[in-house]
Amino acid sequence: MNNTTLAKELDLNPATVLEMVRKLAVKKLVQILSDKSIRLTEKGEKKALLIIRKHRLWEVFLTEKLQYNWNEVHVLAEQLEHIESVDLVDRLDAFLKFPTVDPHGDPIPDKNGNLKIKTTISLDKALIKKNYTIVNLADTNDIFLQYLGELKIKPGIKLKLLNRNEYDATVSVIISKKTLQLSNKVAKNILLELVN
Amino acid sequence: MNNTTLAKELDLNPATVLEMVRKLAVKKLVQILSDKSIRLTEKGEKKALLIIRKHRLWEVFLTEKLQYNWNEVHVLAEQLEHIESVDLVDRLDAFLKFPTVDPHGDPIPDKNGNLKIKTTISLDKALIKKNYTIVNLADTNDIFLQYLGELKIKPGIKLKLLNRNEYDATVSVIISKKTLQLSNKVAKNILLELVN
DNA sequence: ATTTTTTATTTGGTTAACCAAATTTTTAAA
DNA sequence: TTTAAAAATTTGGTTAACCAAATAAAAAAT
Ligand SMILES: [Mn+2]
Ligand SMILES: [Mn+2]
Ligand SMILES: [Mn+2]
Ligand SMILES: [Mn+2]
Repeated sequence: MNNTTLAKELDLNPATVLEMVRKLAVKKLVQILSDKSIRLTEKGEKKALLIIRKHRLWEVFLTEKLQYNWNEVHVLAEQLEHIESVDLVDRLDAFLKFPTVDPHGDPIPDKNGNLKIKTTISLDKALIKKNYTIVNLADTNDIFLQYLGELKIKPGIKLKLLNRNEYDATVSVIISKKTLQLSNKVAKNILLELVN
Repeated sequence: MNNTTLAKELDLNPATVLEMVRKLAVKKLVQILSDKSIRLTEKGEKKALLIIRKHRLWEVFLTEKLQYNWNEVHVLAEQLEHIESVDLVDRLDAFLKFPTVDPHGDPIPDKNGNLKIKTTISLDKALIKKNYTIVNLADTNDIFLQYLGELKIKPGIKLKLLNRNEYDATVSVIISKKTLQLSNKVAKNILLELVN
């Protein structure tokens, strides 16, 4: 990761990012390599994973317990992830019965920061006539998620890929007996796992 | 409320407090009266009550759902109360089945900021031989709460006042068949309601 | 009515997180 | 290799929240 991209991603001035990165380097959370690219240190990674853990557990809480739609939880979790207390997140984890993935199918790091990433294929590259389980969604965009929500597409749902249009790569899939068409853009963001 | 007391309470420099109060006045959240004392405006009160509502609901959540001891929840709630979202707190409220008091017996303002305050007597002023229900605790001090926790004293519990020592105002009470002695300092912080 | 004490306010600073506009360095093209 | 483009860095500022010390005003005591 380099400075400018980071700055763009964070929507901050590169000068600001540089300043912050240097502070993080002093705290040994990031390392500035000889080619000026930025890496998380072990310590930084631990801290980042804890935040991801909190974020995703809160997302589970919000959907499962407070009945939020999965497309609404991200923004709220962005606030909740900054609540300081390791104990709290562990208790939340227990309360939620130790979920392994968040509502979008993203894996939840455990207490020690271990996270098991499944290898997936995106729907736009899946094989015709095969059965898949949706495991994850690659975009957090609210409109995208709402659209999928309306079609009842979410992690855990099974689907069969019927065919892929040669002209625009639109895919036809069967989901719970119904056939539907999905654009290439959508297909790219639906990540699948082959059914045994 | 005057400036210096506020500053002491917040553990801030009076200059800082003055500056902040003026900013709040611009936002019409407080009013600086002619005698320089500070008042919340209607608007400010609303905002404050919402924060109290959030604080107390999170306290309930932490004790009821995450099994926290009631003496541990205050600090955590102090963070959680700043999560921005009216909707979230209303859902939390529903999830918790609309509790009317927090774990310390403090009333929880409803959606519209209404809160019903019970009139109570503190144990140090209660009448001998009468039966009371504990409704509230007047101190948030962790050691105090932990001490009461060990004695199984908490809101909802019934007690009978046996007598009050004339010399040091220590009280003897019966709580679930057992007699115990409580110092005047403790008694002052236990708020009661007469049983019918 | 003075004097003393307390409280409020002003003034001059600091630090953290930002930014815009140079300037320098690096990388990619020609 | 030069030159052009992109990325990194420096420099000089801003704003929000703070504080300490000085001064002014108000309240309390004498
Ligand atoms: Mn998210
Ligand atoms: Mn997610
Ligand atoms: Mn509290
Ligand atoms: Mn409380």
